[in-house]
Amino acid sequence: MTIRSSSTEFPRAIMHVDGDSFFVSCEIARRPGLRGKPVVTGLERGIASAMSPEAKKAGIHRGMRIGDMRRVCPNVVILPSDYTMYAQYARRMYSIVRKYTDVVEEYSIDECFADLTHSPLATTATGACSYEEIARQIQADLFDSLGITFSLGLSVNKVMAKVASKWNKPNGFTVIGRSSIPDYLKALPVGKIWGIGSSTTMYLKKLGIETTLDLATKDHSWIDDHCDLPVARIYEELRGNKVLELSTDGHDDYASVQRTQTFRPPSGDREFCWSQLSQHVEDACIYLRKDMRTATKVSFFLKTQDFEYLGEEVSLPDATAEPQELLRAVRPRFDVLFVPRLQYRATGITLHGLRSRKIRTVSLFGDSAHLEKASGVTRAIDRLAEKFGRGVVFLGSSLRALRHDAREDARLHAGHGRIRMSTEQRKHFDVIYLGEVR
DNA sequence: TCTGGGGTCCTAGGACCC
DNA sequence: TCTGGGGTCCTAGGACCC
Repeated sequence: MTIRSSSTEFPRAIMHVDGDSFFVSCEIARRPGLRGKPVVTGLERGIASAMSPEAKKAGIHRGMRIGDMRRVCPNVVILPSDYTMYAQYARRMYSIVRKYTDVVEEYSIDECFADLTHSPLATTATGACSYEEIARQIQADLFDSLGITFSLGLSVNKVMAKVASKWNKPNGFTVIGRSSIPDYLKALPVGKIWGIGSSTTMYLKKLGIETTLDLATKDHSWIDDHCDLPVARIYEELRGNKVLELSTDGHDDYASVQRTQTFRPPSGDREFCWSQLSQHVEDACIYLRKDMRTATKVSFFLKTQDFEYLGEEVSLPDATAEPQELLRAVRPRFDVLFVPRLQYRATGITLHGLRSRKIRTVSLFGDSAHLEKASGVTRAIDRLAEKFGRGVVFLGSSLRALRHDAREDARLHAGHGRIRMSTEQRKHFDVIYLGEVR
């Protein structure tokens, strides 16, 4: 029995797990025939989002366009993203890590944090494993079970675990005990740290801070005088303390729902833009109703060709997940904000102030009779959607947006024999018209 | 990377109240 | 009627993440 992880080196043992080229890895795991080939996902956007190592070697990088990819790598396989499948792999990843500890934060579709400090394997009276041994077991288990490699980082808190997992990719394994932290921060540009973006990087640069160690070796009073709370927390973690907790709630208690879409070409057509918003509201409402939730606020925006945003937030008289209610509240504001001569490239909506439907109340001033009527129609829509798929039935106000989508899909997929339109996309043509919402 | 879609958290400042 | 101090709540907007 060896216990190499002393409690001074690891007051807490926090691990970060990061999927290597996750989307592409999932595709290859499902279709092993793709292994060894240059594979890219992101067809639906027309740009590369994840690349296999072979694709990277061929010179393909994130954001590269389809035409350029084919030019530098004629045999590249370009796949549309299948988020549903990736989410399934993510859930399996979480459950594998949970075999080793209860404290797991599901951070994103291809990442999680885990606290190994109280892992049963570490605390067994006889034959306890070191944290490093446990982490190695987890890495092997993930690969054996999923056929996907993950890069693991083990350190004393979340920020340093992130540094560790990123240190050596793919299939990396990096352990950073408390005393070796400075070795890793010495040459690491401060902008590489999780939570420090371009804006903070520029700000810190003006103050003479270039490397992460420059920041970590400032004294507390300097941090108090020059930095906001998020940076102060990162600073603490860079010094080996643990201030960021793992959030183990899972991700089902989301605080907002957003739907946005960029369309090409840009449009100056008021009703077209409105139909886009209408479609987004419908989508977001379906999502909310599935979870028995309602919203009390909706914000919307129009993005102009010059990437200017016009938008605002509207409070609702009653918490609702009825698209017609939301659209009725938004329409007057939309009409005020919409500037006719401008060209728009995207619209979006966010529903927030979410409530559980159980505590939904109807205010004295809300039109409750109307709400009830809408609920009946919406319930019928949900039943049809459940039976025949989403997009079978939708509001008349969304019609133009859906037609535009269908054309866009046809355009995108033309010339790629492998890619067929999904059943869901084809169903957009089977319209039950419910009338205008204005 | 001239810019896709879906999120979270923090902060400053105004409104309102005592 | 004016003034001061302090608290809470809300909103807009920024910054960051994958």
